[in-house]
Amino acid sequence: MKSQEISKLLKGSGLKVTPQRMLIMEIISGMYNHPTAEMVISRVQEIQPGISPATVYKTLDTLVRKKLICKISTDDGIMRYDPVTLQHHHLYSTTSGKIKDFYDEELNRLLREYFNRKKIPGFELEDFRLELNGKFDEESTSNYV
Amino acid sequence: MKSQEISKLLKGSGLKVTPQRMLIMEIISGMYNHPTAEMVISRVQEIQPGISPATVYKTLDTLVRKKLICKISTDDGIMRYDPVTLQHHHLYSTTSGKIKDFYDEELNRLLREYFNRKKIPGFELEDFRLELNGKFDEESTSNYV
DNA sequence: GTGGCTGCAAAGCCTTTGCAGACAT
DNA sequence: ATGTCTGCAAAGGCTTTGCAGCCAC
Repeated sequence: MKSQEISKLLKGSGLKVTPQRMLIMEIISGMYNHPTAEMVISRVQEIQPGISPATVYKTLDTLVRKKLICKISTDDGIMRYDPVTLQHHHLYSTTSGKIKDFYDEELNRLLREYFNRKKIPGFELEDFRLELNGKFDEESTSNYV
Repeated sequence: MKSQEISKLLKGSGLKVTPQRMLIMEIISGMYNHPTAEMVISRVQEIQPGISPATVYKTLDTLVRKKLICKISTDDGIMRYDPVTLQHHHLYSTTSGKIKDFYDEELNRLLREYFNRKKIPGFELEDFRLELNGKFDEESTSNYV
């Protein structure tokens, strides 16, 4: 993402454009591996030592609140961050803990249609995300199928 | 769940049947609110003071590993436990953090069919779960739609 | 009898908080 | 100028670990 875009996004959300925020946004928008806060912190500090972990946490929190990034949780209890706000799903590896994004407009349409047709009693659906568990091909060392 | 059932489940997984495990299984199978570890601990200690939190954590972990219960994570980073192993989905309240189970065999069938038809490249799907975000009706205080 | 399980306490880890000083606007 | 943001350090909260003793088998 270009600096200009980022700065516009920040301003558009009523946030001050600080070097720390710019850097964090740049980093997250360039990492497609769903970094943990810790990963962001160490990347940040590689580039600009002296930025406080607390600042990164606070910034991530702010960005999530402003919906510029999103936060996902895995079963290890560590939060991960995701640059993309487009509706998409996640592929979770059951063996390595890796996560990948999964886009599938056909699937989105299918689900939206389904829930339009069949309301969930007592619940007003706003958004959904599919959690797909399995193995990535490169991990299939054991062929016990 | 009856004690006999639980004891059979434990044995069947190669676990020793201890009073602590019996109690924890009983508690979780009777709590349909997706308790956190802490909730299980305090319930446990109401009934039998002196059981260590560490034991509860270890037991929960063991039970998850043996697939007698399952572990879900929310965006607050606190793990929750779920007695049910049947395939089902979760309704998350975006306002209160409440979680409810959502069963829908039609939906399961729809998704299974979809993924049978359309494989995900580079990924061997084992299991899926839908994360449904929204509001429960009793929470709709603000009608800002 | 023996290996697994429990309890205790301490430590670990990720994350949040409070506050003073700095900075974007 | 001012209200927000940063950095530091400390605390907080959830969870794990190590080890001695105990218990189910």
